[in-house]
Amino acid sequence: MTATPRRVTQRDIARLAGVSQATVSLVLNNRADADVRIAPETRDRVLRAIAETGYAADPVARRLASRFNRIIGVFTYEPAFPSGSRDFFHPFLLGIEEYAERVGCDLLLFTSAPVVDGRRRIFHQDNRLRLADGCILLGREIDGAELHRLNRDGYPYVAVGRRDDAGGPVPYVGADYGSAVGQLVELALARGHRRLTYLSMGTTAESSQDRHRGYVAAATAAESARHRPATAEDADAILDDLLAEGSTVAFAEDFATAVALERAARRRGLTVPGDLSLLTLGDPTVPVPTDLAFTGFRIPREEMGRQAVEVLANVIDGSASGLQQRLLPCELVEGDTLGAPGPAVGRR
Amino acid sequence: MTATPRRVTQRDIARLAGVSQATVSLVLNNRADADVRIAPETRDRVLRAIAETGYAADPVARRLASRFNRIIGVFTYEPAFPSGSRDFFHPFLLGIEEYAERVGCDLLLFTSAPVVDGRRRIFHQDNRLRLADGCILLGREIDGAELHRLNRDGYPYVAVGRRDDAGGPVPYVGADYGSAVGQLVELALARGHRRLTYLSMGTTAESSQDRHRGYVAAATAAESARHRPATAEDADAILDDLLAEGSTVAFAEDFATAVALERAARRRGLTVPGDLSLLTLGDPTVPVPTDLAFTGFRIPREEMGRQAVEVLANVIDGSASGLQQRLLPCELVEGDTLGAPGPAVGRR
DNA sequence: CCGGCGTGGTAATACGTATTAGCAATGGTG
DNA sequence: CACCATTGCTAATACGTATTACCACGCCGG
Repeated sequence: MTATPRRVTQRDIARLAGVSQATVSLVLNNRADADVRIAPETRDRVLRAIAETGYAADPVARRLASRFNRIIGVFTYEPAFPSGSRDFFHPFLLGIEEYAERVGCDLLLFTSAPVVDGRRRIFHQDNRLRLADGCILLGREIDGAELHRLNRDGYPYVAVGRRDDAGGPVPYVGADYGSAVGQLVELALARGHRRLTYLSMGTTAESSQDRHRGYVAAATAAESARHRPATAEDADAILDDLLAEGSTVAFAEDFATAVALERAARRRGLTVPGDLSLLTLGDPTVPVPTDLAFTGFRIPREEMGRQAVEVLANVIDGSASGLQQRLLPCELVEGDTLGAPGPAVGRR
Repeated sequence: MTATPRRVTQRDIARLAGVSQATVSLVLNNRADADVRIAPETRDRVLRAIAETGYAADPVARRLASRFNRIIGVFTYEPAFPSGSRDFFHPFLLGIEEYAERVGCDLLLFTSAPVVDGRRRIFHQDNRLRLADGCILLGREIDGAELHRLNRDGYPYVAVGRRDDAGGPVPYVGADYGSAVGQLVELALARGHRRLTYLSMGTTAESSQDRHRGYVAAATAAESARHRPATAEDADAILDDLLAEGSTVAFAEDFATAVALERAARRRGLTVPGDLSLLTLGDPTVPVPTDLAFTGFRIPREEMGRQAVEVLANVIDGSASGLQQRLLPCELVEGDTLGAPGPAVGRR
């Protein structure tokens, strides 16, 4: 269509201003070291030429020559489509974007990473990590082997969510699920509950472990503190189990399970929290329609995103020595699903 | 902390395989032209060395040397924070992301662009457009001067939303507001409405013009087809006006205005659509709480995002000659706010 | 023995910027 | 006047890859 008009380079500016390319570069970078001096009038000539041509440095060449790019990579482990988990990740991205804007960085979403065996891979034939100065990792489960390799290669990164060591400590910004779940347990105990059940999703993700550990640690005072795997589909069986065991409160790791359980209870003429208290352990990972306000806690997702960028910046410039690991407190949510232990039907 | 272990380059591979750097590059790019030949065993040696070291080409150097990057830039005009318009743009981004994933491109969000006079600028001192092969422009109003410059520079881009020419035709993927509004008008006429009012946001954006033109074109059959500027704050004054003029149906360009208007009507004991029909002309640009299902239409935002990437790909490789401009149909939404012309209080 | 041809590879260079060593000119000092 | 310090700038090179012109070699036909 149009013959591409060769783009303006420093050489062009140099010619216009009657100086060398090196001088242009020096002016551009405002270098004022002891051994680099530019006469004010020369500087002006160069700046004028730049203004005239509307020149802007090629960021690619810049990156090749120097070290940094002011680009932060974002790698999302869960395949984005057509999964509804998109909504869960959105708040993280908002936080990341906000902070990136504040520190003047662009954001590179690694949408090109191929999916192998149902999960995205960071490392593959044509991996483009180096486009960014560093990278933020998002996802419920992150492959330990890939973290290993990131550590080995000395590539700056930060995980959103706590991660176990992988060939060295993993920098992360996570949510303090342990404390949050612990507080919920104490809340239940204070209300008089003595028989608790933890409904686990049965994954080995760190986030699951942390929640469960928090439960176990805080529930020592209970008469009975059980746990069992649970999914939304099994709601009826779970309900049977709870009633049989005389549990008066359930802690649902998965939001959808809590919703299904309440619905099952209602079908049988039981009420929440009248007959059964139901606590949720975080925001829904997939959209679940419900008009019930569950008692539980909120994951500080935006703040996690923001701080992830902050930590990544530290890792990149190596300024902050020491461990870059943060756990942020979750906000307790007072809903309508925690009551006193009711006269549960199946209680002995 | 760790002494950065110099990254693996083609030279390293070359040394390992006992060939030259050029050969490595040729193997990597699977070159099989007539005048480029590599013996199969040599090729194997190189590939083995690559596999051993886990080498991956530096995308930055690659971009500098060749032409393309497989990166699509995304420029959002409206400042992202703390504006709630984020939710409005999210669907576009989902579509963009989905299609980018399909064609194996990464996405670069230009979050670093500075805000001047309340709006983001593409062109500034340190503009980083060249990082991407091309760019998608999002935003209600896009500066014509900047489009001019993009055209002049021959930089590949696509606008989401129709745009007037700016030193040449502007490639875009827009929504066909004209037709959609026209259909709504016809719907209202078919229901028996004869006195219409268009509530405009009073902006000069193309999207506003298109809606209004659609209204004017379709409303010729009406007895009275007025229009007036309107904001959510003025709801009461607008209501007075509608009643005074005997309008039985209002077309609200701004969703929030429609919500406010219905609320104002209810406060006065009027019902929608009993006493007044109320049509909306697109999705809310900021979150507005309402449990009313408005009649109106839906902007195909995800699809617009997808097709924007498709068009951009065309523009970049110049394959598609001719105009790259598309208008996508909007989906009519049958809500509860269009009724027959009621016995409006103020009607004469 | 020479010319021509197909094969397999390499050397050189370009891409646009950042950085550093060092040169030329000037002025000041003993 | 010899010497040095300072100032202002440039030449050269590095960054890592892609591309192209060209070279060396062996082989064949005449």
